[in-house]
Amino acid sequence: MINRASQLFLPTLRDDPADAEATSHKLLVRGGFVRQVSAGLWTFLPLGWRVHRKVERIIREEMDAIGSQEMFAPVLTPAELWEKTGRHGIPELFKLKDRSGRDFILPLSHEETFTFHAAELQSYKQLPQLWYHMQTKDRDEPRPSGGLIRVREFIMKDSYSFDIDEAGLDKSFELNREAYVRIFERCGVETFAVQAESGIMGGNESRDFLAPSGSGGNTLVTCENGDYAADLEIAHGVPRAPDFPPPLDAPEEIETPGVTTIEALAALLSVDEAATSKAMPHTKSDGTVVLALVRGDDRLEEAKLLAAVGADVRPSTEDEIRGAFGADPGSLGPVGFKGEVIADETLRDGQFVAGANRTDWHLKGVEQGRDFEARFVDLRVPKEGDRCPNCGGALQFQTAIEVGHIFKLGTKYSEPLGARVLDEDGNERPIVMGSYGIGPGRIMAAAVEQHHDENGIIWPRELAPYDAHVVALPGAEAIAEQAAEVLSAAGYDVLLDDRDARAGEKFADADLIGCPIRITAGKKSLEDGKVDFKDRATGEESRLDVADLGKEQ
RNA sequence: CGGGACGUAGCUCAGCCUGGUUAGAGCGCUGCGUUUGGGACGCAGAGGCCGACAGUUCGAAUCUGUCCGUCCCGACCA
Repeated sequence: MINRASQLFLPTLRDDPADAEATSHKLLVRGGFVRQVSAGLWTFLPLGWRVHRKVERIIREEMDAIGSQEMFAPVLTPAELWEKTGRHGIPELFKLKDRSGRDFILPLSHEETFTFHAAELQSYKQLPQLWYHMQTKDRDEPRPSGGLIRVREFIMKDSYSFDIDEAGLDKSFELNREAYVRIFERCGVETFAVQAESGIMGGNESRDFLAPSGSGGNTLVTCENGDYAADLEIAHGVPRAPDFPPPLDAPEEIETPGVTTIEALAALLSVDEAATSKAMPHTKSDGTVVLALVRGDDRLEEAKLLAAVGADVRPSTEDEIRGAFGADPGSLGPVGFKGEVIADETLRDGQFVAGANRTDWHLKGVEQGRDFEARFVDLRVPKEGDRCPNCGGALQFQTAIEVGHIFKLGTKYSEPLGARVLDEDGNERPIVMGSYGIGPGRIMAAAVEQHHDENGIIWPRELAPYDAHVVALPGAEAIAEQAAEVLSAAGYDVLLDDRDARAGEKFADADLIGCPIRITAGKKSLEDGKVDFKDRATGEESRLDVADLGKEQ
């Protein structure tokens, strides 16, 4: 197949767009792959759509290979379905009405719709089932950003598995996990499958596929020895040991006028920040106050606290704090506090400085067990310098794009939507479900983030908009045509640059667009009746006979 | 939702602080000519409701207010 640049809508740009920050955003816009319509809303131009479809094709092949069945569900969805599962209140959900006032939503995933269809299943004999579709999703993102990285409307491949029990789900989950690994491999995108937060999907277990990149909404934590990978939100790190002062037999009160920060406290007492504790009171949805306690040099991970508390929490207001502690923020601590104390693991051993629950006073030598009781969990945000929880190796942090996310949902959707089947014993049981999402647009962005140089994109072979970019220079149009024909006959998709433009311009566009190989026909190669070959990734060049094209490259 | 920045030609930007007749540059675009292996050159052109509205003023791209839009940081986030 041959496309001619002279007839394509391929608006390449010389300058970076002013509103772009992420590399993939800049290059996809400059290369004429995508254009923004509004914040988080993008049109895929002809080349961008070709790449998108190549990603889709890979996904389809791998889904079909594990026996997943493709179908197609509507975007517009009656609100009742989402009311039944309790997801109607999600703030990101676009809501609308039809002319008679009936409520609809634009879904951000299709659990409800697919479970609605699964309700038609009747017997365990019909299970397992694995269904998928590729469909538009809408999310009223508070802050779209990074080009294709975070958008308000996008196409997602989402799959749903239906099993009779947990063991079946485990199998379906594993099947999909393996398929995902193959998909990312074929797309040339390096990913890490990590334990992740389940977010608004709910469910028991989930695994996130994170692609390291220059930009992105997630932080990937990995061990230098390769035995640990996690999303920062749930990652564990082992921090350095504190430099403790000599222990005390009992806590000692010390006046700390006007000292409300850890830095000031540590400086005033000449003590290691890591030997202090930080009290962060939170209020549960039922109004009770719990105290989250982390080491002075650490930050609290709200998501971990949320999981530990098992209820909605928010930072307490100053009034609530005074009510519960009898002191101002800045002088709070666990000693004497009547509510629950949830402390980070790092505070288990040693004596720490803590607030005295008396404004402008702190306590030295506070020790858990002796001076207060607490429940110990991991609450801190890992940071640079932490060691691996498995092997003690150095942890590394890098920004990443979440390109896929798979969940064990259990019966979270099948129960409320009445998707039940009869088991072998004739008992009605809710179907055990999993869901598996992947974003082709994000895969494109991640591929560009991972494969580019100062001149443009270097597409992985399976994603490139064309397999070969043939550049026709003046006087060599005929041989360029011939080269394109030969490549096309060999099964290559070819972009033939037949525009009336200067050589430099064509080369610059070819580098920017990033097809794996470039074939140039011009005066130089014409002398011996050949064409010039250039590998986009390596820069390697050679002169070839037209007849040999498409054979070895 | 909190903080910040920006909005002038298709793109990237100057002009605004210190208001003054016809609003500029580079790139891109059209025509003609010369050029032609890494974004050429000359000549001639087209292209703007200066984000919107309201105010101040004899006069507003420029000052004030409100709104809208876009981006960045945070909150949030399949």
